[in-house]
Amino acid sequence: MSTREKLLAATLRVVAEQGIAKVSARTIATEAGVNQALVFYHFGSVDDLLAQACEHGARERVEANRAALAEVRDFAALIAVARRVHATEQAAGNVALLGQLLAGASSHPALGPATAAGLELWTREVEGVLARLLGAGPLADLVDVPGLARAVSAAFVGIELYDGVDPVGAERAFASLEQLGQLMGVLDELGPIERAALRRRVRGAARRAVPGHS
Amino acid sequence: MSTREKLLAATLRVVAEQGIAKVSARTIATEAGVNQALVFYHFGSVDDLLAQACEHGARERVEANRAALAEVRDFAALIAVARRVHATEQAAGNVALLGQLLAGASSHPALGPATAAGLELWTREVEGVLARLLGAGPLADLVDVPGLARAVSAAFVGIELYDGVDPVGAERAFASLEQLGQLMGVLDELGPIERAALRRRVRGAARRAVPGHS
DNA sequence: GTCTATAACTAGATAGAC
DNA sequence: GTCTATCTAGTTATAGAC
Repeated sequence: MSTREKLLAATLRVVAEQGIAKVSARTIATEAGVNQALVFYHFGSVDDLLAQACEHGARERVEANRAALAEVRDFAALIAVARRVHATEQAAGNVALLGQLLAGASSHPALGPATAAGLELWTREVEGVLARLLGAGPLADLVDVPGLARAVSAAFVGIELYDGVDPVGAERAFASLEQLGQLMGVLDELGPIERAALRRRVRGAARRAVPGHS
Repeated sequence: MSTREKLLAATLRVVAEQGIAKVSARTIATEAGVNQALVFYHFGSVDDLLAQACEHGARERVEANRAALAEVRDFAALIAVARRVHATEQAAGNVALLGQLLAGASSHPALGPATAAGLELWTREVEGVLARLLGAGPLADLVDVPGLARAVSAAFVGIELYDGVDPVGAERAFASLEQLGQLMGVLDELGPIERAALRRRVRGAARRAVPGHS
């Protein structure tokens, strides 16, 4: 394992275990077991190391979970995968990492684009799953799938951060989403008549709502 | 305005505008226009000031938005309020603040409970609204309202953080939630026969799902 | 309550030996 | 590529004058 790789991996561990505030060239180098000056030799600055570690980590974790997401066939399964990702990735700290970087982006400008790119990797996966789940059902043209995928990804990160300060509350939040997922699943299995009725009602509601949402 | 109050207000401004990483006794004191040593005289430590500012800020913002939430009568209105909170509070940086503190909690242990308490204030408001919206409808006993309120609050914070690195994506996420809210609204206005059918199907789906969700 | 001064530390980053 | 040594600047926190 090269020094470069050691530093990238150590960065992810430090952020996940100790938070963005504890990140420094020294803490990372110590965690990696290398000299502090090598951070600057290999990456130029701590911010650049953070940015590269973020993209590197997100890519790796998305690939590790791609197979599981590919097997999702209904909403209950989607929430089940979310729970598993919550359990395994949280242990590895990879989602909280995105939260840390999302928060850190306001003070380290270089982090913004890298974090957005990292989250985008997750979003694309979620988008694929949602498109598959909704594509055939009656909800397909009632929801903007790419938008929903973004909402789901960002929301997941938020709940992951919440888990850091209130694990019991986060667990309960997840459980309620499981119920909601089942509800969506039922909606998605409606027959053609109910389907048409639902569509009419939603369109009516949309017309009654503030157009262009002000 | 007392020095104490000036410091509390300045803390919120610094976190909101520059992020948790830029927070220090000096930056806060400068923002407040007071001497740096007064942070320690009045609050003992920077962490304690952060914790108190968090609870203080959350309380204030929740109260400022309570009236708007009290008027919510359907899901479309709820999302509309969320959007308004998104717009006004984001400008003031009060929700991103919670995100910053959620992230900061992993390195500043004193911040965890304070942040959880701050988010809890929002959660209770959301819970009240959800209970009112769902209470009469068919979804009432199909969803755990307190759990859903936690999910909604945490998700909102996540999207708010996301907005910091990708405003266009965040806007799109919000728009898709608006569609979802209308869908929920329609579901909630079902007649008694459809209502019973829906309930049967969800119960059936719940039985087929992994019990205890492993 | 507010100020100055300062101690004790940690940060990012670089120069230069090897 | 890797190391030591070092500079500069910023950090928390306290002591003591006012």
